[in-house]
Amino acid sequence: MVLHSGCSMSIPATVSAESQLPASWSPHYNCPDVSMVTPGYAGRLWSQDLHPQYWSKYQVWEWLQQTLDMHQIDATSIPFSNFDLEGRQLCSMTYQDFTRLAGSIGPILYQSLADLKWTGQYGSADMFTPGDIKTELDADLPCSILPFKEEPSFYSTSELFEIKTPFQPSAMMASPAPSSPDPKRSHSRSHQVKKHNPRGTHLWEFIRDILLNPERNPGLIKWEDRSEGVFRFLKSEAVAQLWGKKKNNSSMTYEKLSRAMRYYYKREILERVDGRRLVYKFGRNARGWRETEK
DNA sequence: TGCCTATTTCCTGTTT
DNA sequence: GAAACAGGAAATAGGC
Repeated sequence: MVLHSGCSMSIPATVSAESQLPASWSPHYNCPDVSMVTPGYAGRLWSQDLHPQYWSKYQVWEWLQQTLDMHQIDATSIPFSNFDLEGRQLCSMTYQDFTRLAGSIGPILYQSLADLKWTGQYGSADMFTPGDIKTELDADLPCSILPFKEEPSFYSTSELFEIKTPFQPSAMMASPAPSSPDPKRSHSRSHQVKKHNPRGTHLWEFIRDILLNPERNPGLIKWEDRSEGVFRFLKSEAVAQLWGKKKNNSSMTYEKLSRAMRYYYKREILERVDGRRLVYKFGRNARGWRETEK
């Protein structure tokens, strides 16, 4: 493998995937409707019949471009020539290799590939469910293999938003179809992906992902009744600030966040839990939180 | 350009 | 009295 030492990275090392980088794409490739979904979901879109080990150079590029797109990273930030590799070579790369070839984007690529390699998401799309992803990662992936593990900052948004990506398959169904009988919404599946999730992760998905990643963001929200989907905010303002940080909104408060949460009642993404403060419950239209959701 | 969705912001009143 | 809840109304922003 040829490792280029002179990577022309234009993104500083401190930039994370959540940064507001321009989402410009290289003109030769139009990403399918995956721009608003996450690596976990998109992992089944590219080369879904193949383990990354067996990808061609073209498939490696496909993966690379889609991963960058999903993280809203300018494709020109990475010298694609560094990834003129076949899947077998790609899979043999270490975390350091990715960092060397892609700079600050390397960890993101490393994690994305790790998801595909270790969670088996290259398999049949029908086999993919949010529950699968959650339980597989929780059960099968020791935190030690996660590239950001060495930065256990309590409210580290880089961890929350970068490492959690395998937990976001439901971004594709962010606006639950059962509650949307409006025929105007009856677009194709791919259209719905963008139409209903125009700004990335929804609030309820953000909350869900915190719940599914307690080891990385402990003490923010906890399950009250895991099987029933009941959870409680432990540090409501901290969650609100984290949400605000994700949305680049420094004035976010729990009051505002909770208003958005209440709108989910009508859509049955959340259910009311009467008489208990800071307690919410996932509704029938929330996806991906159940342990046994397959 | 207008519409749609998903918030965000502000507000008043109520409950704990 | 403070914090949280409830929900109306309008504004905002990104995608189509």
